[in-house]
Amino acid sequence: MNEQYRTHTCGALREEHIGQRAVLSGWAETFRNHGGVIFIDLRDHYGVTQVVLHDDAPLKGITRETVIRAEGVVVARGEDTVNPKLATGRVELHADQIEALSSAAAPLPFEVNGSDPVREEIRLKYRYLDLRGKRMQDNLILRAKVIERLRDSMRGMGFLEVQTPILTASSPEGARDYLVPSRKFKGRFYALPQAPQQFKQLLMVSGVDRYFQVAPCFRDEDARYDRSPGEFYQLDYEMAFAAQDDVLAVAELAMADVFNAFGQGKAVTAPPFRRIPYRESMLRYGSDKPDLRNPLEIQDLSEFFADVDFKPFQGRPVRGINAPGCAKRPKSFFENMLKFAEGIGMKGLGYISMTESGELKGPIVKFLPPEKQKALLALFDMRNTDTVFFISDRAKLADKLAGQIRTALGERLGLIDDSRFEFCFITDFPMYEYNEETKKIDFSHNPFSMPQGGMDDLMSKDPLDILAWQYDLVVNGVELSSGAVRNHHPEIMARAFEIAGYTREELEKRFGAMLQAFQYGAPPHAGMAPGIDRILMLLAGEDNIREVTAFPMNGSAQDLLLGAPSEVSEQQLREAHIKIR
RNA sequence: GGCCCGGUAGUUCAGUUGGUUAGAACGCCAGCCUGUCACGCUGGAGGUCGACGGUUCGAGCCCGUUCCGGGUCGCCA
Repeated sequence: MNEQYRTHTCGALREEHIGQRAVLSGWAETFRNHGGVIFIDLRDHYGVTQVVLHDDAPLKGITRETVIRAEGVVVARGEDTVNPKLATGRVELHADQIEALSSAAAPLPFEVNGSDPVREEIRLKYRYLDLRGKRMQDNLILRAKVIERLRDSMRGMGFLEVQTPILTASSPEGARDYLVPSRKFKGRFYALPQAPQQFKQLLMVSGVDRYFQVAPCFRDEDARYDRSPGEFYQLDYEMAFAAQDDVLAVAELAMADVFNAFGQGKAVTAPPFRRIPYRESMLRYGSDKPDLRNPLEIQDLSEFFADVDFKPFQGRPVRGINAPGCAKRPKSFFENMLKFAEGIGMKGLGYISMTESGELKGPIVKFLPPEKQKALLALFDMRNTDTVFFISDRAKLADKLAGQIRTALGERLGLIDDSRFEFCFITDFPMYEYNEETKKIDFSHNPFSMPQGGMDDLMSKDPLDILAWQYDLVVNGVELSSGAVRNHHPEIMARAFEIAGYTREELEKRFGAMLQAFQYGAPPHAGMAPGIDRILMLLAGEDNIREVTAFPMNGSAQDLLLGAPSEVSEQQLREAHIKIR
């Protein structure tokens, strides 16, 4: 502590300091001038202390957010003037010297710690002011602690942190790359890594047994509330001589630990987390990232409706969701659900309610013969005041729409318990999917994943039936991570890529280094990479990923504070061999 | 890139059917006030209603174009 500026921080003074002289420095958050006695809330990173003055002359021209040095005596507050909201609230500094170290222009673009929410564009432009507020300081601190805890967890489990390059080669699969022109090699480019995927696999070949990294990842894709544009961080890890269960066990321990430590007392799923196969998840929850706090489940009614004469459902998959007690809701609830359904592209939303007296009512009842009505009751174990909603659409869409209806019902019926973190793994993703546009078979996720059944399945099965050792980590409907057992056999990899339409030559050209490495002894390996920003968003209770990032870009991938992306000088362009058209 | 919502004082917002001088709260400035802690009271300043064009006797409000922001779909192996 440099005593020229301060002997204590603004969060430090307690009753034990009463009678001592002290120097504090910080930002003046508010002035309360009573004429003859003036109170200043002096704030720094550590807290707020009330400074008391009996002469307002030194405050001439001093405005809020001015950096002030205050020197004086620590005094006990009277019992009736203690402020229980402050950690320092039992004392105050009676200042006899006040000095402005750095003045602040007035008016401020917005009030620090103000009560009104401020437009994000302005907060980002003046992020240094925004970050002064308690909420942002807390988020910065939380971020540091969470990352520290995750590192401790990984080290404790024997993982070695290794840095991998930021300037690297463009990877032809996946998201759009950020490119960096080479000065020395005209017309060539570095790319920022979308993930350290190839490097971490090479580390496995290098004999590193358990690798991890708090890894920056760069993807040139549009932003979402839970997706930063440009850059984000992952807890990237990879394990040699490991299979799926080993990777999931590490994730369970690390996540349960950090969520228990910083989850604000919310209940956290105890390991082992549920494993839900992809197809089951799509059917029961209509999503590959189900929110398990929502108790509603989807049932497949395609067969049930096969012999029912109701045109809209004919020849299409049908899904049903029983919403308990929903029949008690007013008519407007159903009208709003219908509106929501239309908003997500559904033609309608059928439902059947059981009234309090046990009658079935609703727009679809008349299409069901009595024995079908009975069967429906049994299928859903329907009770008085329950409502079953029906969703039907093209095969590709039915599950997804049912999932959106499930979520909307859960939210609108208040069924989602906000005091829990419900983790699960989604496993057994399909290796391939059919691309309607190109009429070709594509990798559905990571092309480096090991197909279940290995070479045998690749040779004998319909590609669309082949599953991959590919898994996601999901909590409360948020996808935290993808991961996979990697394909470490050059031959199996060649065949896997062949199915997706790549020749051996293309594969060599694109992933030559990895293929070659795998020819010199590659251990079986697997890994995953939970997104740190999303973990923080959940732990901080924020509904936007930018709130847990110190200097985020806006949704259009612009840094409003420093002005990136920016134009560069002619000379810089020349050196990079770039001509702007 | 498509679609939806928004842009009015430094900030957050209101603004009726298109009609006089565009309002409020907080902030800012000045003054008063010796125990407040979101202090209080009095007064004051502060606006190209995102921009451009159109309709109209008259536009913050209606129409068109455009810029910016948020959300969403595409995209994110």
